[in-house]
Amino acid sequence: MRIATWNCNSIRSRVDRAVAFLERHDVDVLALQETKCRDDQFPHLPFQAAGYEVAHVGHNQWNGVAVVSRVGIEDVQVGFPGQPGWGNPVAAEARALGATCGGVRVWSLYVPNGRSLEDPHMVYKLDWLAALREAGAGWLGQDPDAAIALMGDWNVAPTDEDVWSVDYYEGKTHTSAQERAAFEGVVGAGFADVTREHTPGPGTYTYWDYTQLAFPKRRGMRIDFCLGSPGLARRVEGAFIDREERKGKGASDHAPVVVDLTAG
DNA sequence: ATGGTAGCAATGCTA
Repeated sequence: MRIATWNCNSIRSRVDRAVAFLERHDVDVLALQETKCRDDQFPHLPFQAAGYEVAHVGHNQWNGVAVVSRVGIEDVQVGFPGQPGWGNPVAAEARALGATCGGVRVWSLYVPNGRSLEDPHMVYKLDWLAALREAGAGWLGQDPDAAIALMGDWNVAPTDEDVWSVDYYEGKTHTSAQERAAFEGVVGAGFADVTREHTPGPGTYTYWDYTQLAFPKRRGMRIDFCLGSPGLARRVEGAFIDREERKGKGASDHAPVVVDLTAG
């Protein structure tokens, strides 16, 4: 089974790219972030026509996550236990959706952007990751062999080699010690980064800013990951980042990350 | 020199 994650930066403006990506790489399950639409606005038809069904949650024009699958969608859950709200709580809920697809529990996660190290959103981001760590530990406590994929835009670059310039990000979000500790907290709960060994760095990124010609200058960040439970990680036989998807007119600022699993 | 681009929605906010 082939699973993938992609921050599409608006699914309505990129649905053709999304379907083409699924077909180009024969993807079974895709976790989407930043769909930037409400549930009633989600473009289901192009996915249905390609043989996929969709579970989506979105309450405003900024957040919104989805799981797209051609191997079934069961037990859809919006949000995880303890997930903190921010302002309008339904807006915060639109950052996480879990669904069981072909026996694998796939979470599409959009970790909050901290905005700046001093911003209250930074506290929210750290609290959000701490709650995810606790929820994940709980799931593994219930079933240590569960195949769980925590896929999405983590808005954290876990190591220095995950940014094009350590100096550039000094004093900014994504690389701070607190954010890296929060990310490692989820890893410590039993969820390993299953992509890195198949996509070694440095210089291997999943996001490039739209401005300043960041992509052609190869000024990016690795912030999109699949963190797998032990039961998921032992099934991983490969992974790649689809840099081609970042190219051309109408690209998202993120590239998809694809993970191949052996049969369960 | 706090720029630049993109999307949604509305003349600003978010990333």
